[in-house]
Amino acid sequence: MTKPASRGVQTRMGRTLIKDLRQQVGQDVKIQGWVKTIRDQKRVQFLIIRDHTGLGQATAERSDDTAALNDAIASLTRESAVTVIGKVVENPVVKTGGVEVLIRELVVEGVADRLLPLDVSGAKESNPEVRLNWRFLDLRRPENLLTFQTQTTVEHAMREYWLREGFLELHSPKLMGSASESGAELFELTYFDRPAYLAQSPQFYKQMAMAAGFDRVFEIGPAFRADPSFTPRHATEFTSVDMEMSWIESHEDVMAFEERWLQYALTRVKEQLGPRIRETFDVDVVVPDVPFPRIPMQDVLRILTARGHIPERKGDLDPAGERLLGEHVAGELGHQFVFVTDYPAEVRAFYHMRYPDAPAITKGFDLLWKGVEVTTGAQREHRYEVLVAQAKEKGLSLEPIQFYLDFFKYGCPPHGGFGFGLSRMMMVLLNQPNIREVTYIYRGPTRLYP
RNA sequence: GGGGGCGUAGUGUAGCCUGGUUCAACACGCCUGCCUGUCACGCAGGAGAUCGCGGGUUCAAAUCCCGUCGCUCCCGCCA
Repeated sequence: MTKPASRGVQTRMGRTLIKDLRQQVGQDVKIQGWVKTIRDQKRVQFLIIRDHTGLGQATAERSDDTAALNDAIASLTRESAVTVIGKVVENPVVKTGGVEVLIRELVVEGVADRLLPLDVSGAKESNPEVRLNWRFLDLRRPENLLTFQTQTTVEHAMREYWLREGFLELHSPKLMGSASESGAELFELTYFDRPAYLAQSPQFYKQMAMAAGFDRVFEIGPAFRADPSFTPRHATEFTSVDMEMSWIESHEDVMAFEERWLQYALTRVKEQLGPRIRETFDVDVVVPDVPFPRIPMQDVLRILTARGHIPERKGDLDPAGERLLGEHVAGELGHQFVFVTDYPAEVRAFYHMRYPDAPAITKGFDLLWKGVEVTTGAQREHRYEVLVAQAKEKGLSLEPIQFYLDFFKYGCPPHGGFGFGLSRMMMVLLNQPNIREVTYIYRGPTRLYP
């Protein structure tokens, strides 16, 4: 068997991606990838090689002259990383693209053990636990590659839209001296000479940028929540997509921005990856019409009651209610998205602005996609006295958040924004049952490895 | 944190309800041999599991009971 080569003529030959083999018929090429299948017959040996662009066949005829090569192929293992050099020939019979590489040289760059801990070929899906333990092997499955290609497209499109609209991209600290939201629990750190915490959200810092006069900002970054949440849509560490914009008239401006922003991102995904997503996940990427439906919470409750569902909590939605509302909106309004507006103050954060003529109702909203909550947003309260009063009303102690309250003492413009769950979007977009499927390396209440 | 389900060879499952004649079956993978080009290659043979862990009931437990650990789903929390 040939050893990995750091010198030699083959390293000077450029690599050909498997998807490009068709254009190289008649040429000598070097392809590099993983051995998906070995079909070793008496006269001919076939390898199916997988790289990130597709599958291709490499073939070697058995003969006395090529005994060394034939032996090397015979002792190959599935999922080994290999370099194959040979001539591309057209062969209409070959199912992987009608071309094959006639192997002249094979280099095993990285051997794989004979017994794999999971089935990379995807014929059968291993247990969730096994797949997470061996995530790097699980990620070799092409649908997982497509998931992260899709996520890259989504993020890129979001940034494109923001930049076009004059936003700045920020990176706020993830180490904090106090909580940034009330509800969720904090990860506490021991390094500092006082309690410190991992950021649950960039909420305070993106608002700080409004007080700083940055006008419009966004951030895509990690958020940490020490919640023992055992659901298919929670993680203790997740990627939060956040934006904040100044000089708005109301939260309607924020919703109007978000729906166009999402429409743009989904347009891009459909253009660039729609057919592959259709083929791989059996999902049609639907570019949503704007405006999205908006339904005040009071009406939502009426709709759910009419459908026989009484939410347990007053003024808020439970997961069953969210699913039901998603079905209602799909059936009655023909839309996958719905903004739920006018949440009662008692179920919203202290910094959500309230209606002047109805102080029990906030200018806060959630966005549901196919019945899954993907966004919470609001116009923020930017008037210092009002904000302090609302914080007190919620029973918060002011000292730890005084630095935040100070943002509003020296001329802060009216503003609003939202937080958006990237993995939740991916989960809904690709119709996956679980956030772990679409998270590169999942972190949960009991998961710290790999 | 509360409630339900699951945990059997490298992988995926069956057997568990109605304990014993199966201390374990099937498929994929693996090993050996064969096979004129395969493409989920095919054919023949073979190895591989003390049935998560601990305890109990019983003459006898993968099968029943208790505990424990892990995973998972529902609820709560939320992105």
